[in-house]
Amino acid sequence: MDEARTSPRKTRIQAQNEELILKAALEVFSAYGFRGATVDQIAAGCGLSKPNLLYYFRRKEDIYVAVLEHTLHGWLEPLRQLDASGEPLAEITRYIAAKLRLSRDNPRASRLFANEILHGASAIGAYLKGPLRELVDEKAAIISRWSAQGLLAPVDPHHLIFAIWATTQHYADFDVQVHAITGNPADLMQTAEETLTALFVEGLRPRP
Amino acid sequence: MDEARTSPRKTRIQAQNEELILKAALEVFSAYGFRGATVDQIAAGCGLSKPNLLYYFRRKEDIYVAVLEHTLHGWLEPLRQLDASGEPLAEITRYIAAKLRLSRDNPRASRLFANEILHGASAIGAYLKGPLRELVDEKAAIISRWSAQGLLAPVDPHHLIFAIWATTQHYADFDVQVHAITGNPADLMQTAEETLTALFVEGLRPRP
DNA sequence: ACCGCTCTTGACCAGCCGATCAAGAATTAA
DNA sequence: TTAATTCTTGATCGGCTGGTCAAGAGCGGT
Repeated sequence: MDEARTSPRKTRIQAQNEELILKAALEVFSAYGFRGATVDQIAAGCGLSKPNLLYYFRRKEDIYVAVLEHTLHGWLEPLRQLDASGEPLAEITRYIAAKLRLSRDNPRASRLFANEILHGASAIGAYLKGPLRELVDEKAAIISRWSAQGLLAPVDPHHLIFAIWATTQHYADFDVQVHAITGNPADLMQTAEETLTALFVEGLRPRP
Repeated sequence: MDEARTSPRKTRIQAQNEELILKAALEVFSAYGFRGATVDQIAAGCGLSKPNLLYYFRRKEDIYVAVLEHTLHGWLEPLRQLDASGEPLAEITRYIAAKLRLSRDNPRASRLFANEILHGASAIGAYLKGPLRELVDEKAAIISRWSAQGLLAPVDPHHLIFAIWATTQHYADFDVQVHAITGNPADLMQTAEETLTALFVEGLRPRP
């Protein structure tokens, strides 16, 4: 058996408990932030004793970093799928829809990142300046090309990406405020998608 | 002397120290959040001893609520100035510019609110569902009227307001990420304003 | 059955933090 | 000056929290 293949090989119990921990940690960290969260809360959230939890992750910060990394990759998938060979307005529409779906289905992940960045991104600062920046620059170049080819109105691609991030994640991060103001309409996210899609599509449609 | 006139009459020292405290508290709370901030930090930030600080605000939470209320009113001023009798696209352009200016000049206030709402808005939940909702509904009605009169493309006014909030406050709340991705261009906020203004104006321009 | 390794836990500790208190210093009004 | 009030602080307390430790329970291979 080539157990040594899969990095430090893991027991069934190990894999299972680490998954439990990361799930509970996401819940707690996203609700209270790093400093506000307690190891006891996470332990209680996954039915482990505190020392047992610290057997798998020796420091609180290790749990935090692990859950950040564990969630980060999937969060950027929609941007990664922005296709240079697709129809620009359709690609952007699809991107907005995908980000809105993420905000709706996984608001905790959004809030976790928001909190981390809000407080200086000390745990993922390097990631922002490295891999994230590269990905964004790559996609920004695609958008610039679209604009240059007249398939899209002229627009600063970075700020466009920021605008899409901000508007879509707003529904996860500021969930409480959105509901306080709108009440609880069943079609909230549906209307959000229609409004944002129309706004960006009309705002970006190339003009003669 | 009618000292009793001005609510609980305040000494010069009182007014002066409370101002110092609120200023330091905004700095600390916006950087670390409520739970992450410590009374010692705030005390050190304004050169008072901890017991002395707690002489003016008996509980940590009292400081927090005070600084929130102290900042909240000014934060909504730009929305309050949205004028029903103005030219719609010009009013919205002005609103975006005003919000961007706030984000640039007072990012700490933005981060303070973002953090508060992100974590459930337990201290200002009532304000969101009351005065804020009323103000937003009032301005949303204006926008709806503009749309109905054909002065603006048809748009859901609440989601439009959310979009403006999200895109403008993004530059304060996610400052670290924005700079990690763009570097530190001197004209960052200038380009942001141009991009957002163009996006919203073209996206909202009425179509025949 | 045996043995080595992984897993689990109760008890405990040191440090931090919010809050209190008693007592003294400064300010104000007469 | 005097006396009342306001302001300031060193010392201290109780509770919480991250993290440790030693000892035992469970598991897997032989």
